[in-house]
Amino acid sequence: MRAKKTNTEIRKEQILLAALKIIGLQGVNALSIVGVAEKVGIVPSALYRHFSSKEEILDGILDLMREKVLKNVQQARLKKHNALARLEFIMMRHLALLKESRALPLILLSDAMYLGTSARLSKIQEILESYLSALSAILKEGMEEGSIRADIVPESTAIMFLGMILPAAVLVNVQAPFFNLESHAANVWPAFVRSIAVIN
Amino acid sequence: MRAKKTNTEIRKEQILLAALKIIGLQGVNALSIVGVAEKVGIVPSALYRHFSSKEEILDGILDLMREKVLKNVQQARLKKHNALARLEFIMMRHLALLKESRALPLILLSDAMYLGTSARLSKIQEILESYLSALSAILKEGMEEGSIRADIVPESTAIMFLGMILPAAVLVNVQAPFFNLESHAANVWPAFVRSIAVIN
Amino acid sequence: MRAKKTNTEIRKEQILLAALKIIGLQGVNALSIVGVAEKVGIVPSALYRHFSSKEEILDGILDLMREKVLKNVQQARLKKHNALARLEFIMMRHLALLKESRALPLILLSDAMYLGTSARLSKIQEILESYLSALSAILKEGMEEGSIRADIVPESTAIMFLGMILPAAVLVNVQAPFFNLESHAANVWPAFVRSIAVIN
Amino acid sequence: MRAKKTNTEIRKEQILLAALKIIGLQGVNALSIVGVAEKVGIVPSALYRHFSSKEEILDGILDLMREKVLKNVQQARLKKHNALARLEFIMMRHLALLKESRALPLILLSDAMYLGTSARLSKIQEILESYLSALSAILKEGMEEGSIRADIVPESTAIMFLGMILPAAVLVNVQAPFFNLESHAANVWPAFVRSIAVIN
DNA sequence: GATGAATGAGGATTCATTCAT
DNA sequence: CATGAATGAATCCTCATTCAT
Repeated sequence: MRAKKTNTEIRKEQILLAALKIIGLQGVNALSIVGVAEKVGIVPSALYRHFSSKEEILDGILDLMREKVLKNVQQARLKKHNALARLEFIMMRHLALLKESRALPLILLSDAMYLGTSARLSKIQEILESYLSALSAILKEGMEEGSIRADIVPESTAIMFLGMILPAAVLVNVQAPFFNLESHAANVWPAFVRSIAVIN
Repeated sequence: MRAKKTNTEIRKEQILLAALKIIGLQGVNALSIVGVAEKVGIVPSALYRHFSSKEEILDGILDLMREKVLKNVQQARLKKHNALARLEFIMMRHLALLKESRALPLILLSDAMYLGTSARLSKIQEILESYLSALSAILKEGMEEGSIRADIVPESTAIMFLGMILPAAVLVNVQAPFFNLESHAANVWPAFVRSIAVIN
Repeated sequence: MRAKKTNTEIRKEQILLAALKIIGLQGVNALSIVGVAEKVGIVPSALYRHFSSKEEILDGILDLMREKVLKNVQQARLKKHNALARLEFIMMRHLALLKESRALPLILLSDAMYLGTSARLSKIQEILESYLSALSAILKEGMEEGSIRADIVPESTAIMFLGMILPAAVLVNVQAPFFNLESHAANVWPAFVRSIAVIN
Repeated sequence: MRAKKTNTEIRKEQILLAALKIIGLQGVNALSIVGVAEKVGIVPSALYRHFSSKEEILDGILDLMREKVLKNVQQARLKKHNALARLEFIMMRHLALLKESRALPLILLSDAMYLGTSARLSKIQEILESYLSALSAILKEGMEEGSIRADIVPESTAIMFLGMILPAAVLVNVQAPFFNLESHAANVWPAFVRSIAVIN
């Protein structure tokens, strides 16, 4: 059965979402052109109308990831109005992302991403650095507000913030249904606060 | 040219080390029988005298990793005599491991490891859990000693400990030579201590 | 050079015929994907568009064999109108099949067929049993007609019928061009008739 | 553990018997040097002290087969004193051989045997022809005795005799435990006699 | 835009055989 | 004689990609 001809913009999105779904379930290395095409409902070779190679799909996925991650940060700025609240919001959102799909960590932790072109590595660097520097900015603001200790190093503390999320991402993969993201958050956040907040 | 005949115990080790080196540079998925054989200096089929399949090599590598990781914990017990010192020692050693080779995180985080046999997933679980429970044990001892706050949850704190190491593992991959493990340690450790230590 | 694109139905047939030819000349075990692809004029991996595995090709060949064998029986029913004439017709056709290609016995007698999936063994059983029971049916009709002795056991006699063909199949293999199928038929058929026919 | 050094004559026999056993269970194509060595209790490479190649083992097995088959004929001559009795004796012995081990038919029907060297094909021819001509001789004696019809062609009748045994060999393979060799003999022998014996 | 067929570069594995000890 | 290690040829199969329709 012939698939309906579909505008390339729409198809591109369908393809990326299909790829994302596969990655979320089976990891980046299990991503195959055949698998994606199947999920989209077209034939493998038809993919090449929309992406010139598998590499390009991987790049596209990274762009998607950047969006998702940075949107969290922006929303934090909009909805919360002090540093600690913003950080907590971001953490909760990020953990929610993990629950929604394991794709994000599987992508960022996948060796498949580091191989490929060096352009891809740069892209990953950029995403990570944007994220870290957004966190740093919030931290600095908190320091100015006086809610966050003056003796922390914002860049390192941003990495520590990541340190609340990454182990969760790994454990969600390894311990599968037994790892409880909510209680992880509840336990880890106060400790993080303790290590950075100014005590009144 | 015919490779010199070499005792199987030695070859096994050579093979695992070669595999480890490849993984460290190119990731688990780039590990191929041909590649390993080449690095060892024998012909691919000769590998099968020492390992009955690629799977067995991967298992062997996991065993090696378990050893490396747990040895750090044991040494910490021998060389250091209070909880905080032990934890710091383990962290430093673990970071050193990352510097030595990127293989460790690439292996433990690789989706290639989760696929394959479910026996392998169990092995990874076991390694992770041994590591976490060893950390928990040290934390509990610290609580009894009175050096570590009584209100922390040891299991979650062990995961936070991992949170100092994992981001480093990722950043070491992504930022390659620019990420400085030493300064990371210097910045992150005091914050961790702040969040768990009893203040005198 | 790129092979002309050819409809899968046609290619499937080409592939089975090529496989059959190879088996006829070199036996089932000499059948290789490379060999078949070469004979068809495509690249080995192209075979997998038409058959998902070598197993499937072997199954396809068995289906072909079943068809060939059972078609003889059907034609006998159409063209001849008494038991002995039908049996003679079947024998002649079956011997002709042997002349055409040695594939049939090489397949049905090959241990390569018995290994593989147990599904394949069932298929062989089924072919053999259909053939034998078709022969039995004709024999029973002859007994009712009064042309075949009432004291024979149809099932065993069907096997004896096979006993005219199988040695020919073996000898055709072993004595190659020197074995004369026609004179074999001329000598063996009267004896078979003598042992089952009612003497008027 | 090192196997005891053993005289080559003895080892040769052990090897052939092991090979025979494997063939009987799994067919000629499943015969591997590793398998044989294992059964004998030595290491694969040690086989090459006794046989220079796998081919030579196959040749050795054929010699063994010749012996077994022709011994039946000789014993028939010794123990029975008229043509029909001798033929019946041979048939019973031959069917007994099938029960003992499926090796014989698996060898004679195996394509693996026809490939190999042309020397091997000659050997098979020779075995078959010796067997057939021994049968022919008995038949001719029966014709002279007056117990066997004068109008049969001895050579073709010898092939028919084979026709009692071969289908049994095939069915024993295919229908495995359900095929009853004894009742096959009981049903088939009278029909054979009917077609060749002089009626008093 | 989509399809079906074909390609080619791997990749894991098996197995008979060789060879130094 | 026997062993353990190494070899090389062969085999099945996967997958990204190309291309004519």
